[in-house]
Amino acid sequence: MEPHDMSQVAIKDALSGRIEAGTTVTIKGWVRTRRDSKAGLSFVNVSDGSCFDPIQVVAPAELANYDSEVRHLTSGCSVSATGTLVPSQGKGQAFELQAAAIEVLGWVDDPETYPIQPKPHSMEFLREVAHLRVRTNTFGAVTRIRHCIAQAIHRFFSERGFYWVNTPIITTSDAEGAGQMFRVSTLDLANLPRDEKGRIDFREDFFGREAFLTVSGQLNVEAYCLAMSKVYTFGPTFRAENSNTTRHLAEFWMVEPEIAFADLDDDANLAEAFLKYIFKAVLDERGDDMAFFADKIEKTAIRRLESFIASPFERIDYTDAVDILAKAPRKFDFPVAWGADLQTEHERYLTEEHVGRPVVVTNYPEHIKSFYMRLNEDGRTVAAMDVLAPGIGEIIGGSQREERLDVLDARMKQFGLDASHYEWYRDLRRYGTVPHAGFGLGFERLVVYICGLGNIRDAIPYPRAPGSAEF
RNA sequence: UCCCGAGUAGCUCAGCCGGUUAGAGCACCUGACUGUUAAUCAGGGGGUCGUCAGUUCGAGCCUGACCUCGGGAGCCA
Repeated sequence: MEPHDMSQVAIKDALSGRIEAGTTVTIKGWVRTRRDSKAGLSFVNVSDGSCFDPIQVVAPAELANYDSEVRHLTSGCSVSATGTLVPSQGKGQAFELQAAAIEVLGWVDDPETYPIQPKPHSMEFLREVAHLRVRTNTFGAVTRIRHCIAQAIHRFFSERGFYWVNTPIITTSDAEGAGQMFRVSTLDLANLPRDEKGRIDFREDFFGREAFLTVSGQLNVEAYCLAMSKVYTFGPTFRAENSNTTRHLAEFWMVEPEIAFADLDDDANLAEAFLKYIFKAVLDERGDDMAFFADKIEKTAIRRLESFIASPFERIDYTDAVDILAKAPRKFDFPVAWGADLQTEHERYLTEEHVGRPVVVTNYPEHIKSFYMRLNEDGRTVAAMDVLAPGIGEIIGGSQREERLDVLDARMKQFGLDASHYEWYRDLRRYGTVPHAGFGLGFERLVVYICGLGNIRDAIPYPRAPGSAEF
């Protein structure tokens, strides 16, 4: 609130009933629609992002600029409206602003080509105008819910004694094994320095060695876990995979809790409590936005969150899951066999058809999972888990970490990793090692699921994907 | 990266068997109308049919290449 304008209020507050009727207030925002009434007055719906609903500003013909300006307002114009907050005489809203003055702050050049019209737009079109799409109902709601989820994540962990650890965005670990990485370099691409063998000489580069954008904060956060006991990362993550799907981004946000003195069971329990806490927070705090998604985007949006919260997660051992799939009364495009990773169609069958609620699949074959996952007593599986949810598939992947140095070394050798690149990681097993576990959750996938969106590119303000980094 | 599909007005789409001047709804502009809320009603303006090449007397429509977008798969979060 500006000091010179103490009467300015957020539209959220003006509509909530917290401000006494008859109070003179000023609202500032952007015009959604204008309707001219036969009574010689206009209704201007104004939005400022503070809540789902716009406020209805009633503009009487007596306003000095009624004919010259008010009657020419179009979607997207910015305005400041001052008047009396009154109970609405019309249906559709409890309060409205009886305007005494409307100042136009910014006009829309060429209203006909202004991309955001008061009509349904396709999500595909809106992706082309990412800087303006947040002015729509849908993306305003996504933005508020994304914020709500982020706040709930921090609150969940903080309430349980977790510390938020900011792991580095730039990494020099060249073999994290989580996929293609984006190179970070200040070398002149047109004039690369060469070493004695003719290879690019990264000793000349900014960090004196090869550097990349992080693909996961896990290894770094493990170190903090083994001192702070309960920690989590929540930050940007980068994958240079050439994957063009509704579930992948080149730049996304990831949440990675890590807990010490914990096994896979504790990890799964944490994942379950975590997801339920987030969903409950969204239902409690963003009922207006969720009602919109249930109405316009995904009919079951609210119901399935309520159902998710009320359902205990099913736990299925990977080996049992393979049996279930082998006996499934339907055919799969990909064969089911012990030792093979579960395909998307398998995961969806398990969670959507076989169980009908969230499923945690545990103890996968060791050769299809990462080197840091703890080898089970059977010697052929690791303490890994995937949380599968109806309608989205895999939403969380996690594991108990290998805390035994000799086993870890053997695993790294098996995976063809150079132990010299992991000395600091090995130190964690040499100095006071303890059982610990954690998981990773793609933040945007959570947003997609909660809002009922069909494409992850609509869950982040400015999506980055192969061949796509505009704005 | 692979497999499908689609590009026509600002947006969403129609466009017959290849045939005269490419249409509709919304949006926009003008006007009418005693409180509207997807306001309504009347009128109006608005097009390099993704790009390039080809077939043909004639291409929005057929052929090829390319570009872009979408869906699915793989990879994964």
